[in-house]
This record gives sequence, structure tokens and C-alpha cells, in this order.
Amino acid sequence: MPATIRDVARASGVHISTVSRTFSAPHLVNPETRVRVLACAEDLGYRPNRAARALITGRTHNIGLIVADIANPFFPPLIKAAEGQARHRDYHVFVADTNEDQAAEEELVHALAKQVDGVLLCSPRMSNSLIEQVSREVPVVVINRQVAGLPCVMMDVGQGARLAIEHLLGLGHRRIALLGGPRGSWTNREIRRAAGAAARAGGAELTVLGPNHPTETGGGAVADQVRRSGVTAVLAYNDLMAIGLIEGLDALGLRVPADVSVVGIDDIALSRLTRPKLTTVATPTAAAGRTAVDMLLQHDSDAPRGARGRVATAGDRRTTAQVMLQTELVVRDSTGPVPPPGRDGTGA
Amino acid sequence: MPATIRDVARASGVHISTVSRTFSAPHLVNPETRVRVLACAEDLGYRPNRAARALITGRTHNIGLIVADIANPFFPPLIKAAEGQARHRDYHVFVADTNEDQAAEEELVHALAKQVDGVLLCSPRMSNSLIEQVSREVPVVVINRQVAGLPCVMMDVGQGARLAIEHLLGLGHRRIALLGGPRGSWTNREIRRAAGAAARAGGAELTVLGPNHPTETGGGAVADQVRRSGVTAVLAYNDLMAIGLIEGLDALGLRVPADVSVVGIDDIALSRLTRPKLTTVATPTAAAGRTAVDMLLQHDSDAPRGARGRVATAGDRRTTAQVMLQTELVVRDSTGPVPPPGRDGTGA
DNA sequence: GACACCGGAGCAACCGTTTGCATTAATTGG
DNA sequence: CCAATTAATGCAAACGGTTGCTCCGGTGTC
Repeated sequence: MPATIRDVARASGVHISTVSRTFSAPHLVNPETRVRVLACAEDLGYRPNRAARALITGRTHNIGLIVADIANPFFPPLIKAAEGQARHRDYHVFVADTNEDQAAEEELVHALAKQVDGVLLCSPRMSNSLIEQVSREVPVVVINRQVAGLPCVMMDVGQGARLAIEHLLGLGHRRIALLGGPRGSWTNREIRRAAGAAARAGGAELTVLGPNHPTETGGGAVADQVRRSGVTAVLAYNDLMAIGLIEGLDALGLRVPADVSVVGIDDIALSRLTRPKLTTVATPTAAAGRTAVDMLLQHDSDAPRGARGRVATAGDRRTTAQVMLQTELVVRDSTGPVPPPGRDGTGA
Repeated sequence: MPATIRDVARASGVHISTVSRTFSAPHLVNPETRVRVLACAEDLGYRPNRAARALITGRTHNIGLIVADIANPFFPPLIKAAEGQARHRDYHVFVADTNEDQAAEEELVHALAKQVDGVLLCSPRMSNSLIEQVSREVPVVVINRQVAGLPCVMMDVGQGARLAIEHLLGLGHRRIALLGGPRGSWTNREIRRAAGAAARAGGAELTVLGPNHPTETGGGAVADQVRRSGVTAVLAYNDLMAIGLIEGLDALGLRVPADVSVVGIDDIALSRLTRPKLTTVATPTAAAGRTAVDMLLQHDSDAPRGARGRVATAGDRRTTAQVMLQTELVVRDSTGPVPPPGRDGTGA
């Protein structure tokens, strides 16, 4: 039913190759012919079939974006930025959600591999070796993780965690908890490392609680552990957990920041809307999305898959850039000075 | 580089058609041959190229999902549900975001049309006639809107709005504002119609403010108008606006629900996390996503596009079902009895 | 005036599958 | 023992484009 290139060729009295060139290499066709062909195409509502084109060019003009959980407000800004950047370059983005599940992640990336020119792996939960294996099948840019030899876009959460801990130290806190995120998260390891170092340097004690599911529920679930641990401040793996924790503490009769200070990470839109407003580490998610797309597309224009003729890649010198984006601490209302003794809610 | 069907054929010493059948019609191939072929395929890491298959079968096994704004927490649960349902049936979902922009929406749906077997139009901002036009190009299921002759999945926001207004009436409110949503939204019209009728029936006065951008910012921006209008209760187009409004009222020194009651619509996860917790109309978003996928896929299996041979569709009797899902009112803390006179903040 | 050159268009092979039909061998019925 | 089925496989034509090559007529150059 939809018009094909042949219909247009017939209607305009030229060969299909001329029609093809009218779209993909206009300078090779006589202006008069071109306008005639374009008119016919318009008339028939012709649109080139990208799948068919992909078959021979080896480029689908689609990119895949795999995220752990669309419902986590951390991701949408990244997705939107990636989509916008991709659209500029005439690419479409295939977004898929793994539900924080490693197996689903692997399956998805394989299923996607053939229909896209490259994949953005955002906050992958897979092992590094699995990621490397995947990257031999399809070009990959990794977001929120460092994998040697692969292009990566990272946010400097280590620095962010350090700033957060120093902020807490400055307020007098010496017993601090770290609310860990999901197993397999690179970000989680970075935060832990940096927060540990910063706490040690400041002579504070850092209790690690986790791993936890990186959602409000996950945050709320550890409220009781936090109370029992007797800490006066908490750095959470992300804002969602921080917000859940505040909620949970509230239910236990502990006030934030009067009794406990809480810092999140991500600076999602929501963190400005809760009461108290969340002190958090802002991560440049939109920039990460844009950068990742750029890296993938540049990377990718070197060596269209299935290119015939030339034996491709004059030297495998693809510069596998690794970009680290800066983070910053945003101080709002969920952190305050350490409470006087006896108010710490430990029941002592 | 990636293995093709020919490589597998060569490796296992059979014709490519046998390999093809091994995957798409296993019962037609000898069990012994089958295991040999499968072994070779496994060995070479062969995966059928869906684009090539799509070319001849006319079915891409992809579906498109177009939403107004991924960053609006209303959509992710719907997206996840749709993805899950699609995955069950070996389909993938192409999510795209229009930024609430009508033109982007139209462009996207055209770009997507050829690479998917059908499109889920979620909360479209296009005109009905444009939607009908699009539906001639590619199978469409419309979510959150009623379009005659097209399969639609709707949530009964009209009923929800009525319940909300009745709830407010029951609390004694007689001067109520409706915070309108974006232009072009069917949901918006439904709410307005139902809320108007319910208010009239209860002898209350309903002031409509809008249209507005359906975000926190949009909600916050009308806080001042709300104050000046002297109403004691507000029904917002969605939770995001309600939350923004509460925030904005707070900045003006008006407390919710003491001075003004606020009701949202959608029951996004966030509405349970703000203080006060939001009274809102719960919409069954996940169910809508699942239902829409089912309708599209059923609908769609009738008539594979580009089917050759048979002249397709023995009668165009595709039952264009229109499903209306029920909503319910969730009463939380943002609504309360009408304040005594003199406390209404109008400055009188 | 012969020759090289160039712009513009056609030809045909190819991308990786699917699928109707032809072919062959094996099985069954009479 | 022969004809008729049936099971398993091969053959080749699509699907809708792209692209290297060839072909043709016209222009510029010496």
C-alpha cells in the first residue's frame, strides 16, 4: 500500500536509481529532474523505507538506549537530551528498560544490536566482561561506568560524594552512614570509595548500609537500620532513596535535618519539591546524554557495519575517549548541624 | 562481520532456506538437521536480521510509543507496562518524546511509521483529523483520547473529576478553581466538562484557569491567580501541576489544606511523597499501557502490511474497540474543610 | 576536426531474509 | 511391485532500496 521507490520512478518516468539519488545524493541529478521526482514523491506520499536502506548501507539510523529504570526520575532528562541530540543528526532513539535486571539487560542489548547502529548503555548492571563482549557485536558507549578500552561518559560522583561528606563534616557530623545502591553499580562503588576516603580524612566513622534497591521504597526500608546505627547524617546512593529515607525516618519520629541530616545524589526535579528540600549532589545528566550520542555517532561514522569494497578501518585508532563530567553540591534544607547529644533517637 | 544466514548454511552444509526454516518453521525440518543447524548458529553467534526479515514479511516486530513528555512521571509506568506486554509477544517498543509539541509529534509518527508495525499515540496533542490521517498510514491505538473509528484506550477522568469535585463540595467548598492543562488535550476537555457539570449540580462556582503547561512550573505560575480568584479549593489537570501549585501557594503564604484545598489527577508516585500528601484521582496507567499493546497487536495480526498473495482483510470488520478504564479518588492530606471567612488570603 | 572530459541517467548486482514451488527420496496402500 | 503420498530439502524470486559501472550526448581544447 505505501508508495515505494518504484512507484515514484514510474510516475516520474525515470529509473529507480535516479529517484534514489534524488534523495541520497541530490547533486548528482539534474535540477529539473529532481523537482519532477520530488513532486511525484510528495504526491504519492513516498517516504524511503529505512529498513531497506539499512540493509545495504549497513546503517539503520537508529540508536539504542538502555536504562535501568525509566521510572527513576534520574533517567528522563538524560533520555530527552539523547533523543534531541540524535534527532539533530537524523537518528532515532530506541529506549528500553531493564527493570534493574542484569539478565534482561543482556537479552535486550542482543535483541537491539541488529536494529541499531550503536547502543548507549546507561548505568549498566552487567559485568565489565559482558559489556566488552557486547561491544564486539555492536558499537557501545557506556554511561555511568568506566570500562577500559570502551568509550565512556561518567559523572564524577566520587568528587560529589567527597563534597557531600565534607559538607557534613563541616556541620559537625562524625558518625555518618552511606546508603548503598544496587549491586553491580559502578557509581555505587565510586561513591563508596570516595566517601570512605573523605570520612577517614576527616576523622569520621562511615557505616555502609546496603546494597539496596535504588528507589523510595528501598530508602524507606532502611530507616530503622539508620536509627539503630546511631548516625547523625546519611549520604544516600540517589535522591529517590534519600527521599524515601526521610519519609521513613519521619514515620519513626525522627526529623530531618533536626535529628538526622540527609544528602542525596542526582538532583532530580523532585528533590526541590519535597519538604525539606533535599541537599544533593547535582549530576549533569542532560550533558551526559548529549555527549554519549555524540561519541557514539562520531565513533560510528568511521566504520559503517557491512561496508563493502574498502576493507574498512585504516587502523583501529578509534579514540576511545573517556569523558568525566563534573558534579556539584547543592545545599538545601535536609542537612543541618549535628544535634546535641541525647536527641539522637537511639533510644539511649 | 556479524554472521548471516549464509554463513550458517555453509557451516552446516545445508541451503539457506533450511536455515531460515529452522528458525521460523522448525517443524518443517528434520530434527537431526535442525540440531546441527542450531549448533552451527549458536557457534557463529548468528542472530536473524530483523530488518531483512521485516522487508519481506512486512512485520518489523517493533511498535512505536509516542508520549508527550517522558519526564512527566505519569508516563513511565505506562511505558514500562507497554514494554513488558510487548516483550511477551516478542515485540520491542520504540519510545519517543514530543516535548508537548504538536509538530514534533506529527513528524515523529511519520518517521516511525515505516519501522514499526503500529504506533501507540499517548495523550496526543494533534487534531483528530491529523490522527485519522496518520492512522491510514500505520495502525494506531490512541491512548487518553477518543477518536471516532479508531481503537482507543481511555481513562475515565471525567468520572474522576466528578468524584473530586463532589469530595470538595462535601468539605463545604463552593468556590472552586480548575487548573487547565495544555491546549489540544482531550483529557483536559473531559475534566473541564465533568467538573463543570458536577460543580453546577452542587451549586458551586467553577473558575477555569488556563491553559497551562502541565508541569510543576506551570502549576506554580498560577499560584498568584489562584489567590486573587479567592477560591478555597483547586482541581488541577495533573499531579505535577498540583504539586507546583502547592509550592507556589506556600511561597505566597497560603497553606494547604488550611487555606486552600488542592486535588491532583494521576496519582503519580510522587504524590505520596510530598508534604502534604496529595489528594488525587488515581488513573490506571499500567493497565492502559498493557491494554493498548494488546489492542494494537491483535488488531495488527489481521493484516500484515505488504502481505502478498491474498488480497488481505476479508471485510474491514476490525472491531475498533474503545476501552474506558475506571479511575478512583484517593483522599490524602491536601484537602480539608473550607476555611472560616477572613482567612482566605484574598487580602480583604 | 579529433579527442578527452563531464554531467546525467540507466543497468544490474547486492544487502539478509522468507516462501511458493520443484525435486528427490522414502513410505504407504493396494 | 507400482502408483500415490509424504517428508525434507533445494531453487529462485521477491522485499525496497543503494551504488559502482557503463553509456550517451554535448562541450571545451588544441
